[in-house]
Amino acid sequence: MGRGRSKIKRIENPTQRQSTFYKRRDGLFKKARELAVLCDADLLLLLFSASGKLYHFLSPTIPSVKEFVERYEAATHTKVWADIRQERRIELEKVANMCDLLEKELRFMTVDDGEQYTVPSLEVLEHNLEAAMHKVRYEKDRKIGGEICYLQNIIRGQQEERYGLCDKIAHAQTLKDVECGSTSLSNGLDLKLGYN
Amino acid sequence: MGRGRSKIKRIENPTQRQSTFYKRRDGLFKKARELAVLCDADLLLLLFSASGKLYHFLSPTIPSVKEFVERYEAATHTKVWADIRQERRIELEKVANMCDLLEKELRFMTVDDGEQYTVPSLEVLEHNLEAAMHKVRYEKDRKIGGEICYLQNIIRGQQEERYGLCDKIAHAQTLKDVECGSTSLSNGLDLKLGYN
DNA sequence: AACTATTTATAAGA
DNA sequence: TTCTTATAAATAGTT
Repeated sequence: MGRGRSKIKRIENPTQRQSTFYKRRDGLFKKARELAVLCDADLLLLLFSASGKLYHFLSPTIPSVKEFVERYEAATHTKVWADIRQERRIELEKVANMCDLLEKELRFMTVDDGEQYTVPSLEVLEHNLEAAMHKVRYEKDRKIGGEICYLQNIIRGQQEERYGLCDKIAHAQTLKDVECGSTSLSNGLDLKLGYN
Repeated sequence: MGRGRSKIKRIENPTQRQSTFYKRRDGLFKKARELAVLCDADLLLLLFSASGKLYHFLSPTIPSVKEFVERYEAATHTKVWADIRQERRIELEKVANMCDLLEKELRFMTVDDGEQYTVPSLEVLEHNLEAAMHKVRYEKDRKIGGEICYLQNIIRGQQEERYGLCDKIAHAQTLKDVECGSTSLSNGLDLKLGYN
């Protein structure tokens, strides 16, 4: 229609392509609406322009895209979404099962009253708990031992510092004594150093 | 177009409606294809006739209905299926988190070497393990006690049964003696009962 | 399905 | 974009 064009080929001129897009888009939607009304048909039309803008038409009898695609699915048996749902369900079940297992194990470990134990299983549990307890006590002792060691080191450090100070003071005293012995011109004040 | 018609209203004559459907359907699909090619657009057209027959067109650049609807979803944020997926995702995350928590707790309980413990947490753990151990030992004793009781009951039952039998035999013996004493018309056979 | 009288869509230009 | 208009296309009614 219009003056010219007969070959259906991509329009290279962007301005012209855009203009044609608007016109033909409107025409297509109009025709779609007319077909739906005149012939009592249901239709869905989703259209993306080259620039990614979306236009869509859904015949008035159809409430949603979702329902329409479901109908399409049913008609073609192509399972558009079923696989995704199936995958998710399986994944969820796997994790839930793991969760159940862990919970059960934990309930067993903490000797929940709701659990039913047999004598042999209680003996296994007792053994495991004893082993765990030994580990815990060993770990505790090790940690406490480490802390004691750390504190002892601090104490030792402080003592050494103290001895160092004492030595310095003693040395200072010695110097003073020597000084007093060589000259009697001192100011007459004696330095008293108290050792505790 | 054509000679006449201006009101777009449902065509009541079924023959005419069917004829119009075919013609306009072909026209619509042609226009759809042309738009896709001329303007480099992507489009999906799903059409159900009044009788339920499906016709569809998908522009050649699009590989499947599924992907196209996903694109539509992304573009509109109308969440065609997203709500379902979202729900599933949340559900899955919740279960996975629970799983992680349980696993961690269990690893802690079993005093895994990979875990880092502080002295206070070791003391808590030790306390819990002691409590669990007491429970286990109590439960074991209870069970063993119960089994002993059960066995004792069996023994007692057997003893009582034995005594009952002894009594019956004694009683039978008494009756026999009385019988022998009152009548000498017995068949001449003596009942012998052996006590073990 | 094929034919055509008409209506409608639209390409090019403003 | 939008309008205009010349012209191509679509199609209603008919066969």
